[in-house]
Amino acid sequence: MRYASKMLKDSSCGELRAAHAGSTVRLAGWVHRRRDHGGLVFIDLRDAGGIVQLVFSPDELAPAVMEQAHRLRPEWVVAVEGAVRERSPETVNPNMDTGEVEVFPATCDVLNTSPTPPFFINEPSEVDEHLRLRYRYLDLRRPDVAEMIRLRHRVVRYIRDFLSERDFLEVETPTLIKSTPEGARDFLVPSRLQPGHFFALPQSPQILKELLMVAGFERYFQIARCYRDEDFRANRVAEHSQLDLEMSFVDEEDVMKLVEELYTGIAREFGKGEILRAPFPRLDYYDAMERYGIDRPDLRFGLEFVDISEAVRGTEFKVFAGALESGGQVKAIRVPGQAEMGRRDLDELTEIAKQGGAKGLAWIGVMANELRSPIAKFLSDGEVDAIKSATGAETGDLLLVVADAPSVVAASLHHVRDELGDRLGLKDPSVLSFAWVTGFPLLEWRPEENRWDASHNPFSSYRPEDEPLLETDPGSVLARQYDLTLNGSEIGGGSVRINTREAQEKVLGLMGYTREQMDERFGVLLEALEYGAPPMAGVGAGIERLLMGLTGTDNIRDVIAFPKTSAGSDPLMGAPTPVDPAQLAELGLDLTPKTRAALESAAESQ
RNA sequence: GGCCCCGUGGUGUAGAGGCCUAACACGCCACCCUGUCAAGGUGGAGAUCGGCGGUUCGAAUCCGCUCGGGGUCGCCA
Repeated sequence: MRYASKMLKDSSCGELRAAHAGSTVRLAGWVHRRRDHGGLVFIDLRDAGGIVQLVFSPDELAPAVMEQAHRLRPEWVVAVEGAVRERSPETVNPNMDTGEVEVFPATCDVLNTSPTPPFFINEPSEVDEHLRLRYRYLDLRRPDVAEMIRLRHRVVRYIRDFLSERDFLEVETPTLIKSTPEGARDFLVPSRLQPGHFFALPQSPQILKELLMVAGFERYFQIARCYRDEDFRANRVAEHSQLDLEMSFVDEEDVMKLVEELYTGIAREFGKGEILRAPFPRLDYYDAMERYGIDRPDLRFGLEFVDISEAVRGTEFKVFAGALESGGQVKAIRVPGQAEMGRRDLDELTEIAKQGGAKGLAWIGVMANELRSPIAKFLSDGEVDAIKSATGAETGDLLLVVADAPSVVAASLHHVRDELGDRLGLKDPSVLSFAWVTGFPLLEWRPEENRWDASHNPFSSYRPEDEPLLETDPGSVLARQYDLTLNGSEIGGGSVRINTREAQEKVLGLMGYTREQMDERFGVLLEALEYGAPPMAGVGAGIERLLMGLTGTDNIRDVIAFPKTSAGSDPLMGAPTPVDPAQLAELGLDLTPKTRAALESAAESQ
């Protein structure tokens, strides 16, 4: 680390090594830990660069300085000047990067003090997440927490360098844009200059980046903040950053090749794990749904689904027969060696299956001479043999079976498979399993709204050979869409875009938009497509989810410096808050009586 | 909006109707201590158990509501 000459420090704590022995350094940082022996005082001094041990010795120091040393407490800010000395062999600490040396301060200035922090900064410990967020500035002092934020910087810098070297132009797009009531709920920002009118925060810069392609930049990227006013999950927050990227005169292969090269590079440079397969495997959407019940399967382990509908067709067992009669299916997961799984575990797996909509989870333990299963008595020998041969089940294996409509079977068995991956320790944290998923349908039917909707985004193009199907069978049209997944998480997605007004209007028309609605919501894009819009394709890829994969955390807040809670509040700054009525008046806004009453009763109960 | 889980000194936990005048570890404070690095030793302070209401002779413990947090379904083009 380099420091300006006037600074209180000329070295970083973490950089000192045996080679520095004999030199005099000025250090400044936080008291990480103290070990006061009454005579000798050891202080671990921490700064952004690491930790080094200071030794205050009464043999060498004036009593006033020793007194100062005894007073030091954790998280006090101090500046010292002293000699770096090599430690004697028996006192070397191999657990510290700087363990070969120690610094003997001649002076010690207390720059600031600190109360006892609300949680341990100097040792890793589980702390209530709300408390951590409330004191995030202290939480971020913890070296392991800080490391996530440092890694984030390095990854983003890698992305910027990689793309800049390949002639991509970084362009910032507005954060106050037009609201389009499509997809996720918008965050709205009222306009003071035009009361009653609202901006929206962008869910992604999708339309703007297409306009940049029409503008002729050919290669654009941005680390773009995206906002969606929806409920959160372990890997979903209100505002997230995405690598937004768009290219002209390319097709899906060009974009996938570029992204794959970028992500391979990032994984090799920063990932804790090995890339499972490179080049990244490609899965067909329908195939993935058949085998894993999800369009982003975790490929670190097998446990694929087997369709045993034919094996049990005509069965007496009412649950299976009923599902098949109503057009459903019966699918199984074969779990090797788990035939004797405990009843409690099986019950818990059943509950998990129910979360996916299944009414239950049938289980069959294949024992040497019999079946261990509550449904064994309903199955004929022939059916059992057929199930065994379809699944390849051998003695000692467990079969978990769901019978229902295909969408329910997929969702339920996916949950079961995912849980098995956790419980059986099949999700190797040292493996990064990237995969592309392609072959998505362009449209999906929304029965409750009686219309087609874009399965990804309304600007995705479709396979040219499917064009006639738009008229006859829109549901079977395949999109030129590609998703990137990592260890069971969708970390990016993109498509070849529609680049003619005619095609865009046709697709929007299928989605139920009238000409007026199209013009009102997408008029600018439609117009721009008329003016020589080039062929274009791109991706949006979540930065947080990538970092989660690289670090192995399952909490998205770990990779965000100042995250919000899952309820969308900010315990640090205390946002959101009510605002002064005068502010609302200026914006032409008023609260509903119901909202106002709720605010008042909340204020009273304070 | 539905469902599940959590909320006890500064932190992390124990506690399952009376044994709780709330325990343990770490931290904190004081004293002792010259080579530790999770320093050690001795002593001490510190929580009415998220909040409100109820059941009960009696509630940290049971019930209801509520607040906050975590997860999940819906939602997230």
